[in-house]
Amino acid sequence: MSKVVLPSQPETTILAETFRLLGDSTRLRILFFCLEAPRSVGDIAASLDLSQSLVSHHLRLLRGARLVRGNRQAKQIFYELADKHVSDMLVDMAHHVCEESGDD
Amino acid sequence: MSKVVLPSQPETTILAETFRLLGDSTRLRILFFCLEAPRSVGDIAASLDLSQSLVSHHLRLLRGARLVRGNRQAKQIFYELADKHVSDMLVDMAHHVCEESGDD
DNA sequence: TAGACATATGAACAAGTATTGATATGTTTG
DNA sequence: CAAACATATCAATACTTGTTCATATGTCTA
Repeated sequence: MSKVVLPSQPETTILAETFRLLGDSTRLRILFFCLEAPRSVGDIAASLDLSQSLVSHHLRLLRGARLVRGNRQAKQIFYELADKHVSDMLVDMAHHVCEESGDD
Repeated sequence: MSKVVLPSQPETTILAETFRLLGDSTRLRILFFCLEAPRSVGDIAASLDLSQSLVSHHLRLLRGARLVRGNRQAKQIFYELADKHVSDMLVDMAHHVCEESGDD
């Protein structure tokens, strides 16, 4: 039941770009870190032991794909996941990986 | 509620590798094509206008990550998604992309 | 305004990877 | 066994991309 619809070409491209962005350990770590609470760039860099520059570069990509969103608070900018879609998906995928069950 | 758990380092690696594999349009097209029904390598190549070699290379990667599974049927090998986890996730993500709703 | 602090950007390099073309392995049929 | 068909592998190339270092932009305080 519930016929599956093939994504159109532009949809496939967007989907692939989203997955590609998620397909990097550094970015994933940043995302999961910001999943718990909004984090400043400096906090991300320090906590994850990454250079400030690298974090900023990755945040730019994540921002561009609307995966995260930043709010300026005086000098610092706090980043959080863009919406519930993104966070839910991340949590779901993490569960899938943890389970690693073959149900066939 | 429902506290979110940060994935451990090996889990993050596996997760990133999975996402990275999904982050390529060609592989996504192959996956969605095999989502509808088990497909032979030749069928995939012809239908998606890809070289047989390229399809085989990609299938090897997808096989390695247990995203697809192949069954030999005489000369041909029919590939299908490895399990319901994978197909559900693909369908879910496709929906997310199609919706593109900001719910905040 | 100057200086300190926080983040962003630009250029350059190294490493990874998608794609191609040629060839090898494996399977069936004559 | 040989020829034909289907898939897999190997080597080489072009391209993408993660990371670093240096520098620029933006923000607050003395």
